[in-house]
Amino acid sequence: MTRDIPEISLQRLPVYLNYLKSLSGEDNKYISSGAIAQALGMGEVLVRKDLAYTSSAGRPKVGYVRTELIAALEDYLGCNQRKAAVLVGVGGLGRALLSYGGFVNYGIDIVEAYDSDPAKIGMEVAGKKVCPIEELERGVQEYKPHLAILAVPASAAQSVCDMLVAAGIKGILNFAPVQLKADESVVVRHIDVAASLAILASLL
Amino acid sequence: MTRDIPEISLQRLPVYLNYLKSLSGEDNKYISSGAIAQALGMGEVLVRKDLAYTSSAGRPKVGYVRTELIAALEDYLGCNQRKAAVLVGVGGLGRALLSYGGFVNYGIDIVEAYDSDPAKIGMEVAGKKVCPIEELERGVQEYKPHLAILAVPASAAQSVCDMLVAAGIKGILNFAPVQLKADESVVVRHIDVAASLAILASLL
DNA sequence: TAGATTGTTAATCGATTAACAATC
DNA sequence: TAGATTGTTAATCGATTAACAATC
Repeated sequence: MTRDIPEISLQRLPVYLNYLKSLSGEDNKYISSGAIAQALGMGEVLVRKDLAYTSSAGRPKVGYVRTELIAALEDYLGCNQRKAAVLVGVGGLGRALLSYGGFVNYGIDIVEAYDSDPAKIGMEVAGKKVCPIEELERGVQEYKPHLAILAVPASAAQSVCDMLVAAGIKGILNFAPVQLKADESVVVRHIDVAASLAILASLL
Repeated sequence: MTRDIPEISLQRLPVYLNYLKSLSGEDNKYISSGAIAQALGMGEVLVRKDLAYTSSAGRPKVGYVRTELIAALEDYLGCNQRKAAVLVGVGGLGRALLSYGGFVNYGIDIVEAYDSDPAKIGMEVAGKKVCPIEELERGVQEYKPHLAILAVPASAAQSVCDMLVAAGIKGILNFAPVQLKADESVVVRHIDVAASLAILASLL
């Protein structure tokens, strides 16, 4: 599926997708790379190059068929393939992510959650069970998730990461402000909300 | 404060900061760029170049004084200057962010929150008042925040963004899956959690 | 056909890495 | 001093942009 698209192009695909989906179908059967570029404040050649990776062909003079382009982007991003994910750390952020509806658009399904706090075990959040962290292995065997969301405190992040990798998880989205070490066969991405806001502030 | 550091370097500074803070003070009075690079899986020249922006000088043969480097990074990132921020959208994510303790490390203080849901008005989350969105102007005048966190549904994001800009906010961290349009004097950054996880999945 | 827009090849730009002199 | 490490200058690499031929 993923060929040799640069990661930086890959990151823009959801932006195009969101934009295209936000357009009303009536007036926008066709859309040109120039129009997309202008709306999103970027260069039109870059838009065309990015879109070319999805192998959705545009037509000279008219542009791209909006619905086809959406379908191609969704296809390329794997939105139609269901992907199981687990979540570790049912604090405020963890609960918010369990309740968040946006994952379904990308075919992602959080199947189960884990926490070390006995008070949280047995809870259900948005229909997902909160299990003791010891059951992680069992959950991975049961649901075969490749993805995990890590929403534990910084102090626990590395050890939970190790458990996830040992259990066979292949991709980790880490919200703890720690750079995780993991086998290089595992893809780890980091979202540091506080740091992002601080960077934003220093750009002002 | 912010000179001509490339934004991509700026984004790495919090990573260094987190790593340096995670080291115990005992064994690590000095640390070399090579050691940092190895720990974080990056090139050592890049580390030195990045650190040079903070104007903390290292010493040949010994490296950098860890505490000095931390101080320089914190200084460069403005962690010691208190920065007020407001939050709009007190849903699951908004509440999680209001309760999140990580902002103080960067000197960021969320002073007040806003929502359009009457049921939420008057609530307090982590000691912060939830006010009607109509009071945004008043709040900005009262607290003079430059930053805002946008945690409203996609459908409301652009109109709330317009209100924030009208009120005088200069930087917006947007969690809604929408590309916001704003005057170019306003810095807008986007965190799309679902898209991030989908990208991670397609890298596997 | 003429004109607009795509897709691609070449040029530019910026970031990373390599080489190396300075220095503690 | 010798050796390790910094900081900087030059080379490389990759991404964006510009130019343009293809085409509907």
